[in-house]
Amino acid sequence: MAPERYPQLELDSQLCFPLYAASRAVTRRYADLLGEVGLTYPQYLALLGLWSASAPLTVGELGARLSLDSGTLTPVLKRLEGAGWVSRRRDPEDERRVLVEPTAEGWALRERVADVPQRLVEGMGLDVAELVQLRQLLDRLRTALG
Amino acid sequence: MAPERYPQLELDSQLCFPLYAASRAVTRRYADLLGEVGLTYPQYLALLGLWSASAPLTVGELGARLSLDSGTLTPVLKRLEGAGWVSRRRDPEDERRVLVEPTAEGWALRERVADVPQRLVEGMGLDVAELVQLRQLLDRLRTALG
DNA sequence: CGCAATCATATTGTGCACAATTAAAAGAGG
DNA sequence: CCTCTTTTAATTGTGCACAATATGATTGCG
Repeated sequence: MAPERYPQLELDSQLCFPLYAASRAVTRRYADLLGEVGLTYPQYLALLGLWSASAPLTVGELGARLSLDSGTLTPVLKRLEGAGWVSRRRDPEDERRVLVEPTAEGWALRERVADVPQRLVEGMGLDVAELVQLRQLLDRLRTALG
Repeated sequence: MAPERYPQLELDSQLCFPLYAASRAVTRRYADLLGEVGLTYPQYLALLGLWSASAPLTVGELGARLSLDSGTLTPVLKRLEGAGWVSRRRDPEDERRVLVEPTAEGWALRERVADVPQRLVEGMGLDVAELVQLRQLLDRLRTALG
């Protein structure tokens, strides 16, 4: 039963655990900052996707940007709708689709969270070059895994 | 409302989304591989922690290694217990504590997942040096965020 | 046209994450 | 001893993630 017979199964020796733990740590930090305006982290990501679009997005389009399916997005969007930050309506030209876009309040919220990325980066302990490098490695990882 | 007025709020321009998306992509890949033996990814992580220990761990000790609290770990460990892979018992010397350790079947499971890390790395599209670098950056990030 | 196949979203069920609360046990001081 | 505080898990409640399924709308094809 000696653990040293399976060095590849040590928690920190592979990539999975550091990635999982770092992701949760960042999410927790975001939750602290976003709690001030009443947003969760996935709700914030959904708004980032909607803010970046020049027109209303369908649930499927937003899901493609976030790699999230309707089972996750539908309740997130309904909570954002309930809070008054997004509107949801069936596309009159294709009743299968639901068009989502920020409300006026949702657009205004963007200003209130504009400083969140900078505040987060300040606590990360990495310089700009390292952040860029980390992002590139993560993007390649995500692309490779489909 | 021009999106270009908030470049720091673009999905891919900050670190949070690539990290979040990459972590979910890796978890999905693990789920594929671990589904063969009937494990979820958090269950696998809990077993990694227990396999590395030379003696039974308390819930708190395992939680410290995984950065997970009892609200998450207790149901995970109960499901592992229900599947016959770990045992849970109160510490006779301190009845507040619950001692957790793999059963014989739980130890045997280690051999069946021994090739999972290698199989995962093969689909990542990164060479060994890049994996080491990525892990180091993630560890520093996690340390900095507490 | 009729209708089977496809598509877009919603719903259901399971399993995390995590904050907040509860409850029981152990230690500390008087 | 006997409370008061601390420690340790479990429980409760909310909100994701995601697979599987259901529902309804659209498209193609004969």
